[in-house]
Amino acid sequence: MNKEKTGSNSTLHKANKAKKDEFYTQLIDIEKELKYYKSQFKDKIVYCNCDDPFESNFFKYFATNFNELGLKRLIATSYKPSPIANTQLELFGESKTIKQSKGRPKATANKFIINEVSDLDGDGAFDIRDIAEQLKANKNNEWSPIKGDGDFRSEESIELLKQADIVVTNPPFSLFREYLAQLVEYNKNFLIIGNTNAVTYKEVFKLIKDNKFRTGYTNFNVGMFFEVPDDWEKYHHVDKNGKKIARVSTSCWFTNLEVEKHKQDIVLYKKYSTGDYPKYDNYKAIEVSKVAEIPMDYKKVMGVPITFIDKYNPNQFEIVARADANIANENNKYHIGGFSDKGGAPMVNGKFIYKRILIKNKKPIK
DNA sequence: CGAGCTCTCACCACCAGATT
DNA sequence: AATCTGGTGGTGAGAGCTCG
Repeated sequence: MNKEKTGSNSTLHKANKAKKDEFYTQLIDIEKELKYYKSQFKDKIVYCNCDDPFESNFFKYFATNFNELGLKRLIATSYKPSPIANTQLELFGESKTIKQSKGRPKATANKFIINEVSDLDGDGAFDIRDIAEQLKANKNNEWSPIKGDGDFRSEESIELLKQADIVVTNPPFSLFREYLAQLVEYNKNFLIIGNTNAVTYKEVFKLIKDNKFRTGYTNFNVGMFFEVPDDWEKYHHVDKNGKKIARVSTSCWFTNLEVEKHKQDIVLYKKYSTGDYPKYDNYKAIEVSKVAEIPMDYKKVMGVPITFIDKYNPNQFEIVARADANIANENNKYHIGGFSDKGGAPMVNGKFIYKRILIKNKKPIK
């Protein structure tokens, strides 16, 4: 047995410890998702609060589509800038940079406020220079260093958050809970990238249940590709620009904006029969191992894979609880005690299966 | 053989109770 | 009173299997 059984685990752990959050969303992925929300952005103030405009394709997307979307304002704040930021800052002239003792401009976190975007020259390319041009072209626009490090939790960032209507970004996954909690606290609309495992987080699950949190349009199961730093080892391929691209197959879009697919019924074709749907040992529910095979005529509680969330229509189904390890304090009346089941991990015929979501059909066929 | 879909398990923080 | 021990809850910026 020379199989590297712990391979994935040690990787996860290293990732967890290192808290590498330098994953840059590709412009194409932003375009593919954002095209569905155009009408919801009109006259809105968009805030990208984890985005260095020099690096972020989110900023690039909203700056180039500012007029088409009819944005009222675009705000971005950067976390402590990347090492090459010194060079980038020189594009603005050194007047606004903070001088270090040796005379070189010191890179700082910055905020960018765009109220007006001039027509671009139409060469199709939009880069750092264009951003600089936009900022300089209109005195309605503003660029200035901020005092702190630009962390989304900082006072300055929160002040900007307060004026925003919609927050759009790819937050550091390691801070996802905290990040989401802040958005909820300030009652903001959001469209953000997260890990599919987040739907099983206790707090997130509650939001889904209350229909305050849903997946976006990009297929939940496919995962997404991100630009990663040059020294990143676990990359998937190198793109035509020489940038390393990593696949993160558990990433997807989360939002509380309107998403049409969550208003459409999942098409069901199977009818319930005892043989096809075993009962859980430790839940008062039947096991439905594939979302497509949810029986159209079953009235009681069913357990489905978490991929259900991506197709969930609150008018068709009710989410009643989660079937997962450690649900002791969640008042789950469908859980049957007396099993050694890690506090609730679903079991069928004595075997553990992956975590499930317990649902009920609101309008079962007779 | 590629895309779609499902699913890990080692480690850590925490805590209560036992032991020194 | 301080330390140890074992149980428990919680988690994860891919991997691996299946199926056509």
